[in-house]
Amino acid sequence: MVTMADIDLDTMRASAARTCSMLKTLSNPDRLLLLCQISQGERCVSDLEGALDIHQPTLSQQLGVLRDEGLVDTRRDGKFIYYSVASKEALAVMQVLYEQFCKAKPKRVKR
Amino acid sequence: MVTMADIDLDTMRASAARTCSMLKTLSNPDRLLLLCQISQGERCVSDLEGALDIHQPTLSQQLGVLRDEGLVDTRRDGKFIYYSVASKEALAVMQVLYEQFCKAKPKRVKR
DNA sequence: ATTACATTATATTAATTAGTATTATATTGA
DNA sequence: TCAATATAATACTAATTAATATAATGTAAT
Repeated sequence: MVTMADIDLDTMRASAARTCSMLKTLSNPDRLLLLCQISQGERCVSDLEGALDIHQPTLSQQLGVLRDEGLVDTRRDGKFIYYSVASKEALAVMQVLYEQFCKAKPKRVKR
Repeated sequence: MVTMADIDLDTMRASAARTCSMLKTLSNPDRLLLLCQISQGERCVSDLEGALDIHQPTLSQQLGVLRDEGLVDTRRDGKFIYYSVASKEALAVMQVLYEQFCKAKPKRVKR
Protein backbone atom coordinates (compact mmCIF):
# COMPACT_ATOMS: atom_id res chain seq x y z
CA MET A 1 0.00 0.00 0.00
CA VAL A 2 1.15 3.45 -0.95
CA THR A 3 0.56 6.46 1.25
CA MET A 4 -0.17 9.73 -0.47
CA ALA A 5 -1.26 13.15 0.61
CA ASP A 6 -4.82 14.08 -0.28
CA ILE A 7 -5.12 16.42 -3.23
CA ASP A 8 -8.25 17.74 -4.87
CA LEU A 9 -9.85 16.11 -7.88
CA ASP A 10 -8.95 18.77 -10.44
CA THR A 11 -5.31 18.66 -9.42
CA MET A 12 -5.40 14.87 -9.52
CA ARG A 13 -6.93 14.88 -12.98
CA ALA A 14 -4.30 17.32 -14.21
CA SER A 15 -1.49 15.17 -12.84
CA ALA A 16 -3.14 12.07 -14.26
CA ALA A 17 -3.30 13.67 -17.69
CA ARG A 18 0.39 14.54 -17.70
CA THR A 19 1.29 11.13 -16.35
CA CYS A 20 -0.84 9.29 -18.90
CA SER A 21 0.70 11.27 -21.69
CA MET A 22 4.09 9.96 -20.71
CA LEU A 23 2.91 6.41 -20.04
CA LYS A 24 1.33 6.30 -23.46
CA THR A 25 4.62 7.25 -25.02
CA LEU A 26 6.30 4.39 -23.16
CA SER A 27 3.53 1.94 -24.09
CA ASN A 28 5.16 0.72 -27.27
CA PRO A 29 7.78 -2.02 -27.27
CA ASP A 30 10.08 -0.26 -29.71
CA ARG A 31 9.96 3.03 -27.86
CA LEU A 32 10.37 1.33 -24.51
CA LEU A 33 13.45 -0.55 -25.70
CA LEU A 34 14.85 2.59 -27.27
CA LEU A 35 14.45 4.56 -24.08
CA CYS A 36 15.84 1.64 -22.13
CA GLN A 37 19.00 1.72 -24.24
CA ILE A 38 19.29 5.49 -24.12
CA SER A 39 18.78 5.53 -20.36
CA GLN A 40 21.93 3.44 -20.08
CA GLY A 41 23.91 6.21 -21.72
CA GLU A 42 23.97 8.38 -24.81
CA ARG A 43 23.38 6.43 -28.03
CA CYS A 44 23.46 7.39 -31.68
CA VAL A 45 20.83 6.13 -34.08
CA SER A 46 23.00 3.49 -35.68
CA ASP A 47 23.94 2.15 -32.23
CA LEU A 48 20.23 1.74 -31.54
CA GLU A 49 19.55 0.21 -34.92
CA GLY A 50 22.28 -2.36 -34.32
CA ALA A 51 21.26 -3.13 -30.77
CA LEU A 52 17.53 -3.45 -31.35
CA ASP A 53 17.18 -4.52 -34.95
CA ILE A 54 14.50 -1.99 -35.82
CA HIS A 55 14.26 -0.68 -39.39
CA GLN A 56 15.64 2.78 -39.82
CA PRO A 57 12.47 4.70 -40.70
CA THR A 58 10.56 3.08 -37.84
CA LEU A 59 13.40 3.89 -35.53
CA SER A 60 13.51 7.49 -36.63
CA GLN A 61 9.75 7.79 -36.35
CA GLN A 62 9.68 6.40 -32.82
CA LEU A 63 12.62 8.53 -31.76
CA GLY A 64 10.56 11.43 -33.05
CA VAL A 65 7.74 10.45 -30.71
CA LEU A 66 10.15 10.35 -27.77
CA ARG A 67 11.46 13.78 -28.80
CA ASP A 68 7.98 15.26 -29.16
CA GLU A 69 7.11 14.10 -25.67
CA GLY A 70 10.30 15.72 -24.36
CA LEU A 71 11.70 12.44 -23.13
CA VAL A 72 14.99 12.67 -25.02
CA ASP A 73 17.49 15.29 -26.15
CA THR A 74 19.71 15.15 -29.21
CA ARG A 75 23.21 16.30 -29.99
CA ARG A 76 24.84 16.17 -33.39
CA ASP A 77 28.43 15.08 -33.82
CA GLY A 78 29.35 15.05 -37.48
CA LYS A 79 27.13 12.60 -39.29
CA PHE A 80 25.86 11.11 -36.06
CA ILE A 81 23.05 12.23 -33.83
CA TYR A 82 23.31 11.23 -30.21
CA TYR A 83 20.26 10.73 -28.03
CA SER A 84 20.10 11.07 -24.27
CA VAL A 85 17.32 11.04 -21.69
CA ALA A 86 15.88 14.49 -21.04
CA SER A 87 13.22 13.68 -18.46
CA LYS A 88 14.00 12.81 -14.88
CA GLU A 89 10.47 11.44 -14.57
CA ALA A 90 11.04 9.06 -17.45
CA LEU A 91 14.37 8.01 -16.04
CA ALA A 92 12.80 7.24 -12.67
CA VAL A 93 10.06 5.22 -14.31
CA MET A 94 12.54 3.27 -16.47
CA GLN A 95 14.53 2.44 -13.38
CA VAL A 96 11.51 0.92 -11.62
CA LEU A 97 10.35 -0.88 -14.74
CA TYR A 98 13.78 -2.43 -15.04
CA GLU A 99 13.76 -3.53 -11.43
CA GLN A 100 10.26 -4.97 -11.67
CA PHE A 101 10.30 -6.57 -15.09
CA CYS A 102 13.91 -7.20 -16.07
CA LYS A 103 16.08 -7.78 -13.07
CA ALA A 104 16.89 -11.46 -12.65
CA LYS A 105 15.44 -12.77 -9.43
CA PRO A 106 18.18 -14.07 -7.13
CA LYS A 107 17.68 -17.79 -6.61
CA ARG A 108 16.91 -18.82 -3.10
CA VAL A 109 19.51 -21.14 -1.74
CA LYS A 110 18.52 -23.78 0.81
CA ARG A 111 20.77 -23.81 3.81
CA MET B 1 21.74 7.33 -16.04
CA VAL B 2 20.54 3.85 -15.20
CA THR B 3 22.86 0.90 -15.07
CA MET B 4 21.49 -2.44 -16.20
CA ALA B 5 22.89 -5.85 -16.84
CA ASP B 6 23.10 -6.88 -20.46
CA ILE B 7 20.40 -9.29 -21.58
CA ASP B 8 19.76 -10.69 -25.02
CA LEU B 9 17.35 -9.15 -27.47
CA ASP B 10 14.66 -11.84 -27.29
CA THR B 11 14.56 -11.64 -23.52
CA MET B 12 14.45 -7.86 -23.73
CA ARG B 13 11.59 -7.97 -26.22
CA ALA B 14 9.67 -10.37 -24.00
CA SER B 15 10.11 -8.15 -20.97
CA ALA B 16 9.21 -5.11 -23.04
CA ALA B 17 6.00 -6.78 -24.18
CA ARG B 18 4.91 -7.59 -20.62
CA THR B 19 5.88 -4.15 -19.46
CA CYS B 20 4.07 -2.39 -22.30
CA SER B 21 0.97 -4.38 -21.61
CA MET B 22 0.88 -3.01 -18.11
CA LEU B 23 1.82 0.53 -19.12
CA LYS B 24 -0.98 0.55 -21.66
CA THR B 25 -3.43 -0.39 -18.95
CA LEU B 26 -2.21 2.53 -16.87
CA SER B 27 -2.33 4.93 -19.83
CA ASN B 28 -5.85 6.09 -19.26
CA PRO B 29 -6.70 8.87 -16.81
CA ASP B 30 -9.68 7.07 -15.29
CA ARG B 31 -7.81 3.81 -14.79
CA LEU B 32 -4.76 5.61 -13.44
CA LEU B 33 -6.85 7.50 -10.90
CA LEU B 34 -8.70 4.34 -9.97
CA LEU B 35 -5.51 2.45 -9.37
CA CYS B 36 -4.11 5.44 -7.52
CA GLN B 37 -7.06 5.34 -5.13
CA ILE B 38 -6.96 1.59 -4.75
CA SER B 39 -3.21 1.64 -4.12
CA GLN B 40 -3.91 3.78 -1.07
CA GLY B 41 -5.99 0.99 0.39
CA GLU B 42 -8.93 -1.25 -0.41
CA ARG B 43 -11.86 0.60 -1.97
CA CYS B 44 -15.35 -0.46 -2.96
CA VAL B 45 -16.88 0.70 -6.22
CA SER B 46 -19.11 3.33 -4.66
CA ASP B 47 -16.14 4.77 -2.77
CA LEU B 48 -14.40 5.15 -6.11
CA GLU B 49 -17.45 6.57 -7.80
CA GLY B 50 -17.77 9.18 -5.08
CA ALA B 51 -14.09 10.06 -5.03
CA LEU B 52 -13.53 10.32 -8.76
CA ASP B 53 -16.90 11.27 -10.19
CA ILE B 54 -16.90 8.67 -12.96
CA HIS B 55 -20.20 7.25 -14.21
CA GLN B 56 -20.95 3.78 -12.94
CA PRO B 57 -20.79 1.80 -16.19
CA THR B 58 -17.56 3.49 -17.21
CA LEU B 59 -16.18 2.78 -13.79
CA SER B 60 -17.18 -0.85 -13.93
CA GLN B 61 -15.79 -1.19 -17.44
CA GLN B 62 -12.42 0.32 -16.50
CA LEU B 63 -12.22 -1.74 -13.32
CA GLY B 64 -12.77 -4.71 -15.60
CA VAL B 65 -9.72 -3.71 -17.61
CA LEU B 66 -7.64 -3.50 -14.44
CA ARG B 67 -8.93 -6.94 -13.44
CA ASP B 68 -8.21 -8.47 -16.83
CA GLU B 69 -4.65 -7.24 -16.65
CA GLY B 70 -4.32 -8.76 -13.18
CA LEU B 71 -3.62 -5.44 -11.54
CA VAL B 72 -6.39 -5.67 -8.96
CA ASP B 73 -8.15 -8.28 -6.85
CA THR B 74 -11.72 -8.20 -5.63
CA ARG B 75 -13.45 -9.32 -2.50
CA ARG B 76 -17.19 -9.29 -1.96
CA ASP B 77 -18.67 -8.16 1.34
CA GLY B 78 -22.44 -8.26 1.11
CA LYS B 79 -23.56 -5.89 -1.60
CA PHE B 80 -20.16 -4.29 -1.88
CA ILE B 81 -17.17 -5.39 -3.87
CA TYR B 82 -13.82 -4.26 -2.59
CA TYR B 83 -10.85 -3.73 -4.85
CA SER B 84 -7.21 -3.98 -3.89
CA VAL B 85 -3.93 -3.94 -5.78
CA ALA B 86 -2.81 -7.39 -6.87
CA SER B 87 0.41 -6.55 -8.67
CA LYS B 88 3.58 -5.58 -6.87
CA GLU B 89 4.89 -4.25 -10.18
CA ALA B 90 1.93 -1.94 -10.54
CA LEU B 91 2.28 -0.81 -6.96
CA ALA B 92 5.93 0.01 -7.49
CA VAL B 93 5.13 1.96 -10.64
CA MET B 94 2.32 3.89 -8.96
CA GLN B 95 4.66 4.83 -6.15
CA VAL B 96 7.20 6.34 -8.56
CA LEU B 97 4.54 8.05 -10.62
CA TYR B 98 3.21 9.64 -7.48
CA GLU B 99 6.65 10.83 -6.45
CA GLN B 100 7.44 12.21 -9.90
CA PHE B 101 4.12 13.74 -10.91
CA CYS B 102 2.11 14.40 -7.77
CA LYS B 103 4.34 15.11 -4.83
CA ALA B 104 4.42 18.84 -4.06
CA LYS B 105 7.90 20.19 -4.55
CA PRO B 106 9.28 21.65 -1.31
CA LYS B 107 9.79 25.39 -1.80
CA ARG B 108 13.33 26.57 -1.53
CA VAL B 109 13.75 29.03 1.31
CA LYS B 110 16.38 31.76 1.06
CA ARG B 111 18.56 31.91 4.09
C1' DA C 1 33.62 22.65 -56.33
C1' DT C 2 31.33 18.45 -57.55
C1' DT C 3 30.25 13.84 -56.74
C1' DA C 4 29.16 10.19 -54.03
C1' DC C 5 28.15 8.02 -49.90
C1' DA C 6 26.66 7.57 -45.00
C1' DT C 7 23.51 8.95 -41.45
C1' DT C 8 19.23 10.45 -40.06
C1' DA C 9 14.63 12.61 -40.71
C1' DT C 10 10.29 13.42 -42.94
C1' DA C 11 6.22 12.66 -45.82
C1' DT C 12 2.76 9.77 -47.42
C1' DT C 13 -0.14 6.13 -47.63
C1' DA C 14 -2.26 1.79 -46.47
C1' DA C 15 -3.81 -1.33 -43.30
C1' DT C 16 -5.23 -2.53 -39.23
C1' DT C 17 -6.92 -2.11 -34.79
C1' DA C 18 -8.77 0.51 -30.78
C1' DG C 19 -10.55 3.51 -27.32
C1' DT C 20 -14.63 5.64 -25.26
C1' DA C 21 -19.20 6.95 -23.97
C1' DT C 22 -23.81 5.68 -23.76
C1' DT C 23 -27.86 3.15 -22.98
C1' DA C 24 -30.02 -0.66 -21.51
C1' DT C 25 -30.18 -4.82 -18.98
C1' DA C 26 -28.53 -8.55 -15.96
C1' DT C 27 -26.77 -10.29 -11.57
C1' DT C 28 -26.24 -10.64 -6.74
C1' DG C 29 -27.34 -9.74 -2.04
C1' DA C 30 -30.01 -7.54 1.80
C1' DT D 1 -38.01 -4.80 -4.16
C1' DC D 2 -34.06 -1.94 -3.79
C1' DA D 3 -29.07 -1.13 -3.85
C1' DA D 4 -24.62 -2.21 -5.72
C1' DT D 5 -22.08 -3.80 -9.44
C1' DA D 6 -21.25 -6.03 -13.93
C1' DT D 7 -22.09 -6.99 -18.67
C1' DA D 8 -23.73 -6.35 -23.37
C1' DA D 9 -24.37 -3.86 -27.34
C1' DT D 10 -23.86 0.02 -29.98
C1' DA D 11 -22.07 4.01 -31.95
C1' DC D 12 -18.60 7.05 -32.60
C1' DT D 13 -14.28 8.84 -33.40
C1' DA D 14 -9.63 7.85 -34.71
C1' DA D 15 -5.12 6.16 -33.43
C1' DT D 16 -1.19 3.06 -34.34
C1' DT D 17 1.98 1.03 -37.19
C1' DA D 18 4.56 -0.55 -41.14
C1' DA D 19 6.23 0.35 -45.44
C1' DT D 20 8.00 2.94 -49.20
C1' DA D 21 10.02 6.66 -51.04
C1' DT D 22 12.49 10.78 -50.64
C1' DA D 23 14.84 14.70 -48.41
C1' DA D 24 18.41 16.82 -45.62
C1' DT D 25 22.85 17.11 -43.64
C1' DG D 26 27.64 16.00 -43.16
C1' DT D 27 32.05 13.97 -44.76
C1' DA D 28 35.38 12.49 -47.89
C1' DA D 29 37.31 11.85 -52.34
C1' DT D 30 38.26 13.44 -56.85
